[in-house]
Amino acid sequence: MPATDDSRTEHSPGSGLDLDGRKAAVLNAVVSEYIGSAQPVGSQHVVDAPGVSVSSATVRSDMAALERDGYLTQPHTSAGRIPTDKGYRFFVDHLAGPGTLDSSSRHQVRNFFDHAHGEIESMLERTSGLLADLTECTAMVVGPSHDSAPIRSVQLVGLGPRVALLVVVLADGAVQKQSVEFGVDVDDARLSDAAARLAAHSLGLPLARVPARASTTGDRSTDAVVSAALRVLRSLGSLEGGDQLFVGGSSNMASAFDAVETVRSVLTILEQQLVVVTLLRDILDTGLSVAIGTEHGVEPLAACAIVVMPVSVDGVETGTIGLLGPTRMNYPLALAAARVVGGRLGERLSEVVPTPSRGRSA
Amino acid sequence: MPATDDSRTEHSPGSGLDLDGRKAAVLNAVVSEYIGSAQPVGSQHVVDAPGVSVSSATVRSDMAALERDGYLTQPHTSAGRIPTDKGYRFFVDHLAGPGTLDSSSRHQVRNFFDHAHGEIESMLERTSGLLADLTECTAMVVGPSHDSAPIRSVQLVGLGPRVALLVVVLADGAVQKQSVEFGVDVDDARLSDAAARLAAHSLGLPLARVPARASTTGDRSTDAVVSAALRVLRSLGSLEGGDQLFVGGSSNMASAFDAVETVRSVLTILEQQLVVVTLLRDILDTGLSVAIGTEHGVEPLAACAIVVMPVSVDGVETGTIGLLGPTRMNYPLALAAARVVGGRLGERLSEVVPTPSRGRSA
DNA sequence: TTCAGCACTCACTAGAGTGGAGTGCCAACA
DNA sequence: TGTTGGCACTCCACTCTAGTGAGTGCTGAA
Repeated sequence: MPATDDSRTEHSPGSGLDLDGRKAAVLNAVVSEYIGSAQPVGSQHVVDAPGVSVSSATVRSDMAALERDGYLTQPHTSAGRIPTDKGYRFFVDHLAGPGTLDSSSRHQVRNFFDHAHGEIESMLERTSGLLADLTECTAMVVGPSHDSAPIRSVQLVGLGPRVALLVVVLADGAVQKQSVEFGVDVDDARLSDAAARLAAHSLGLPLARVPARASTTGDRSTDAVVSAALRVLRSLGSLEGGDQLFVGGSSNMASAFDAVETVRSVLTILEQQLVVVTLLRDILDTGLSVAIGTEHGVEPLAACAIVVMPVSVDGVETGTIGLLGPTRMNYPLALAAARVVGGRLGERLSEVVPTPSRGRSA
Repeated sequence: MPATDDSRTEHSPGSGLDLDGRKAAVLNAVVSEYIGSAQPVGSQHVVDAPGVSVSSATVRSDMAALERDGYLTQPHTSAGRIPTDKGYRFFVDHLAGPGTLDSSSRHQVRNFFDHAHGEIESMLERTSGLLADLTECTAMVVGPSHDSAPIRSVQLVGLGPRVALLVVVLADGAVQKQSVEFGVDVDDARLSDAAARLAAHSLGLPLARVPARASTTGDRSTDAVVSAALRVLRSLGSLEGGDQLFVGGSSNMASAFDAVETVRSVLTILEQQLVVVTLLRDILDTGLSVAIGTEHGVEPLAACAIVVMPVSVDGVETGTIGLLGPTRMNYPLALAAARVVGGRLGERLSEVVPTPSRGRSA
């Protein structure tokens, strides 16, 4: 429970956004109670909140002022108040304390990362489930981008007489693969030759910078294999939605709203990987860690808030965590969970995926 | 619209499940209309259905008989009838015609597979989206199982001084990877040595049969690298949920039900990969292609029906397609879509992932 | 500025009344 | 025997009507 620290906001009459101590306390009480109950909050419920030691009539006049200033709104006359997006914004910026996880959640996180193993992808997937469990939100985890990671290995593995699998390993531990078809039979020796030539042209370069054509040798059929593989290799680099997205706890959206139509529109957004990844990046780029209601500009998510947190591996921001919930989500909890899990995830990733600076000299 | 083929069911008084021609036609009309309208169907709506040329009074007595026999039920007295699970079952088994895709859907499918490219995983993912679009169901696509695929390539790619990435390519084109940590610095030459020794012990074997320990050489530090990598290699084979699941169109579940609680419980199931994969396999093992209501035994999906279709690559059943919708889903459409897409998917997979029998001799 | 008191608003609920879609039953008929 | 029109009945869905209560804004006094 965030302490109502009057001194923080009391003496700043210059800024239009600031509220005097009691109004802030009233707003705090309304937001906190509404987050818990999802019911409009009346003046009577606020009187015994910390920092508010006045009668309900005075609270009412404060609430009326808060409504005039756009922090609160009424579903209808003679109902209690509910926070507006602006009200949530003030709450998040000035009222919500840092937030902590309770001990069982902390234990759950510790336990998770102590036993984390397996491929990066599956770890990210399970991390999204963990976050969803902790926060009762829908969790989105965007994996590291591989745009700039140099190629560390290129391999051609024959699968059929005329089909091989191109397997590329990047310096950050990502593996990309794609099958390559040849018009003619190609034996293993020729595949090795071709792979070596490919490696010579691409090792150390990021995928996007792989040259379009290789130098030719005398051997025309090997050349054909190399150029076919090179085409595929370049196509891997130009892949549109390169960043992987893992979504966990989408069922939590069905608990958050009681209008099935809202649930549907949110799920529709979540199905569009590119939209979600772009959205998270946009929010991060504007420097926010929370986007409330329409702040992010995605219409169907107007009833939602999004908490974002970059995941840093050895100081480099490389992935993103997002938590999606209703605007009346538990912000302190979500921020705390994102911070803690993001931190641990970054540490864990740095153990298995060294950054280029720490990597071996190619 | 399936033709009401009286001759199919008319003269089989021996079987308790069979219905005379008109009753079948009535049931057909009720199910068809209910699938379209989601409203209880009254006798008046049935009289002008094909195969029913009797008055509403007669239809009523037929409907009463169908209710006695468990094919129909009433939400309350003086309401129309809605089908029971048994009614849907009869509809699927005896009444629903083979079903076809309309021309725009066929075009969509053709277009999709003509332009399908990229990794298998991303193709399966997009296939689930296609199926969801076509059927307005939630689509589940289970990728090929790699249990028996022999290892075709093992590689160790150094990422850091003490970290390497183990990359395994299986004969069916699957790639598995996992990072391996060593206690000491390992240079590239030693990694190559170790990879060669690993390959000698594992090439041609499925992951689950990789030996627990390798023969030792004199060089103790290479031995250490090999045994560390071998441990990781074996762990890849014993991974629990090995089959990948791709779910598309989960937002369609929110359109299918108007109780948000139903949506929530279905989404919760969909989040559990292992449950879904097992469920699909179970249904397939019982020889069904449609599981209606409680037939599959998963409580939270009692309001749902599931259409399953194996995906065969060169005659071998290797993957599964599932379509999840409300029990009043459009069965003919779902079956047709699953059949057509499953067929095309199998063909497409066989082009890029030869089966062992067609593979090159190791 | 705060507060008690008061009139007012309006969603929510319960109960009564009504219309209509639907049923089951029955007697008559082919 | 199966089919049919007629008829009484049922009961949901809807509307309308208070009545209730949580909440408001306003006002005059401390």
